[in-house]
Amino acid sequence: MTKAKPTQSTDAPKRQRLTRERIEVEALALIDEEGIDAFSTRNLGKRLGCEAMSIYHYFPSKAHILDALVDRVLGGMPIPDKSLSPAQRLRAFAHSWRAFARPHPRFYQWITLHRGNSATATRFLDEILDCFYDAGLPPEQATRGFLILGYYMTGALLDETSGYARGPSSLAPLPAEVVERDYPRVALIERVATVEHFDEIFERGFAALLREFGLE
Amino acid sequence: MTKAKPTQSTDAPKRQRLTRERIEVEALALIDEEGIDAFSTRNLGKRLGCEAMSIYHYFPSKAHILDALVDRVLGGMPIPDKSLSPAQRLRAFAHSWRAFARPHPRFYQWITLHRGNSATATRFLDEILDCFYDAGLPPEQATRGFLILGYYMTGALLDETSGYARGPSSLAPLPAEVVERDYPRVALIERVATVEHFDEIFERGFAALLREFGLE
DNA sequence: ACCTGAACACCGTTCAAGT
DNA sequence: ACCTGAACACCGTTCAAGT
Repeated sequence: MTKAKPTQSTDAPKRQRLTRERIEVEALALIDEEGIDAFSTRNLGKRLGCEAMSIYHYFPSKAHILDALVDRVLGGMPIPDKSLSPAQRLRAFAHSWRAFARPHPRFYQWITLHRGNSATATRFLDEILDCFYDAGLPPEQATRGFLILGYYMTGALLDETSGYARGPSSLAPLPAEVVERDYPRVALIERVATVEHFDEIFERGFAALLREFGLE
Repeated sequence: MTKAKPTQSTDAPKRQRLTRERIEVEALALIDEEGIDAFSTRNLGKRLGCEAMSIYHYFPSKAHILDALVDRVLGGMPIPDKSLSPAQRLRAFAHSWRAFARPHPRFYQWITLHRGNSATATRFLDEILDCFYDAGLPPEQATRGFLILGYYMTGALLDETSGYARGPSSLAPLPAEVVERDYPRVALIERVATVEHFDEIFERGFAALLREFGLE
């Protein structure tokens, strides 16, 4: 019933139109692949096939792109079903948050150091707080539980994504063989803090803190 | 017996000689006062009363100054007396680390995201690990304890210095009165997470995790 | 309406030159 | 030995101009 579109470009779309969506997606990819320092309007322009200045037609500044990325990420976070127990819900939040951070370590760093006080972020935080209130904790205790579990969560992810084992190195690192020889206990850290152990290690502290607040 | 120096400039030393020491001290002050983004060789030169390029006579690059600052901070950290119990020593480490981070929040952010793998940093980490070994934990468990307490420590300090309540704001923050009205539980966070409560809140999670590893 | 190009005030760093 | 100044290849962003 509908007319077939007559003129469709036969090969690869050469110069797609810019959209906020395209800019955000490409910005995150740029940060993932080349790091936050390489995220310049000029580099982003190159990836988008336009001049740096074209981006300003969609975002008033580079900072606004990062802001939009935060909301894109937090807004896309799955909210665990309310029928689950508070502890189960918190575990689900932790799981999604970790699942996001791992493939996006450089953006995760950025998001961690900035306030989540946009409308989207506030809504997201309120959902997490709800788990503590739902468990029957009085307001002050619920808030403390939220903070303490949050500390742990933040620190664990930072260490997994960019901490001792993964962050930018010192310019004069102690050579691995010297560490092995003189600081075997430090050398062991790298063998214990591997992807295969992260879940288990994380869970141990997480469970201890949940118990401290009588959840589970 | 020694000859009195004849010509001493009578008033304020106009242009002190540059030293690594002076450069490091002024760099930290610059970061503290104006933030890591304002820490440029040109701004540092202004504070030191020299051209940006003069600094390169003492440090091969800006990154080397930051590296030196990390070692200056970690090297200056007090090592708790070995006669104390492992838990007491860990508490002392936590206390000094927090005491440093609070007046230097912007540099603390930087240090957190980078690897502590210089000679000085490695020695420092080994001292912390020693507490867990000293408590009689087998190597794997000691390492896990070190990691888990470290996660918590890192996250707590980040939140105190630059997290939800203090980090750079979203460009479109939800207005305070809207948060109060629509998200009272989120609004409560700022009233609970204040300097007066930090020690107590921190201690609660810290103690729970120490207990999880049988220390104290 | 959408995109560009020149320009401005910044970066880190190199290099040749001053004292 | 120590410091400087011009220069290069980068930034974010403004503004006037192109289509």
